[in-house]
Amino acid sequence: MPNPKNIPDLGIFPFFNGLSPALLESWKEYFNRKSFAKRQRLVFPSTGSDVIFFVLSGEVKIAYSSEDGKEFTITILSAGEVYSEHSLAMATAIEKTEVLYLNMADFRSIMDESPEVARRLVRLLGTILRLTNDLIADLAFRETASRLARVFWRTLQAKNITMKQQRDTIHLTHEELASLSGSTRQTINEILRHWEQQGILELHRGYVVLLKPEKLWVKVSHDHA
Amino acid sequence: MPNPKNIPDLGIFPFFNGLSPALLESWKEYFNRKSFAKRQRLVFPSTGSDVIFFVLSGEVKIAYSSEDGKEFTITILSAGEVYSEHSLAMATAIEKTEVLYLNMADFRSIMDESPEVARRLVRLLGTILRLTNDLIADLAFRETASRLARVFWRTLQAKNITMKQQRDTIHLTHEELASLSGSTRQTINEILRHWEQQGILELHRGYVVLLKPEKLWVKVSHDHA
DNA sequence: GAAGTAATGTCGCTAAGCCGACAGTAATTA
DNA sequence: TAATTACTGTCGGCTTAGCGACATTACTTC
Repeated sequence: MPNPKNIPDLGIFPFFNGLSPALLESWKEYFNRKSFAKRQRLVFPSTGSDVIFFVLSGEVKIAYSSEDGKEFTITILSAGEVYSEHSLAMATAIEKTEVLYLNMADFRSIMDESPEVARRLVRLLGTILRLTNDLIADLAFRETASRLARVFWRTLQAKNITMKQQRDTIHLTHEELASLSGSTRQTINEILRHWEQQGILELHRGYVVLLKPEKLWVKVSHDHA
Repeated sequence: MPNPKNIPDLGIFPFFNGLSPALLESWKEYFNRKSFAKRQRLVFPSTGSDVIFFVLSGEVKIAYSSEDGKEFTITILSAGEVYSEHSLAMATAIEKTEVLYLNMADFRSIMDESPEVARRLVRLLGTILRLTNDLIADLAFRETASRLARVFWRTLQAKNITMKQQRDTIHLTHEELASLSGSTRQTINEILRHWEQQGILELHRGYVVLLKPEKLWVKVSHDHA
């Protein structure tokens, strides 16, 4: 059987996990595959409707940017994750990345064929909404140090789902951490150095090792200096 | 035919608009009706799963509150609108309010009976997500005056959909405006008085009349003092 | 290994805006 | 009509954190 578009088994995505292999096979025709270079913005042939994409490999940054060049990163997607484009947020490949994508109109066909997919999409959107709302609360109430601690928390959460390895290492630069916590490189640096002096973490080029993460989780819920 | 729970025709909600009357009639059994007094928090008999509610009359504030008593209002729902509870956001009646509600499990049954409902829910969640994401961008990039202008903008948008009457009057107190724009009463007051001096608006007790809204919409997209 | 680039460390200035405090005024209720 | 409560107006102090500027250090590439 030919597979000109080189679409892999959809069952590899948690989103489709456990669904009928026959259905999954038949849905392949809706999908397209595309790869992006590091730092390249994810753009898809415009179809009028929104696009949904699944990350096959690599990492994708979902971020807003302001008129004056600032950037706020909402989340970073890894292999296996889904994202549905909406709003003005921008998707950019952090490293070489491959994705499968389809437009919302086609996804609707899939939903019609399988109510279970509809349910899962609703659940997925609900989850994203939850996270997004929490982010709003963070920005509204918490000061930078607390938000940074929560960035660490979220990052580890996401990692624990996929890989159990590498205990408490966060592979993000200060610049990236600033973008994720809605602050600036300098301020983040100051906070990190402060925490390093307290023995809470170790700073390295390109990554941070958390030695006493518990000390930070206090800040995640409460609010102390 | 008895209607002990006193559930009105579901067709009155835009969400269900145009769906088969027979189906709508049959879904009534899933719904419950409840009314809340002014300032009362919306709580529903716990069913384990999330709750979806439809506002019959009144107004409902969806807000986050912080440990130290601050509050951030995400949105204010009016009659006809739907909301699906998630996260830690709190729903509170601003005035005497009546709602229909059901839990997510039951809503899933409805979705299974009608793919169209599933599609609409997905669209609804997508729209909310869009708005929520834009809110994040606001909080991350814009300063208070600009966010306040956007609160006006959003409020008028929402009003134009429902009622065309009352040109540019915003019925919110400074306190409420502060909560909606993630700031404090004092700061909001200062900005409003400044705009009043420029003849952009008129301040009244309990409401604001926009005289030259165009002057504010500039701030909505750009960023000037 | 020289040049270039990316990441980090540090300082001081400045501004936005939070916060407490208090006063005045309008609406509501007793 | 007195009392209470809700809303608005205003001020000064204080803190957080943004921003420019510059130095240093590590990786990368040719």
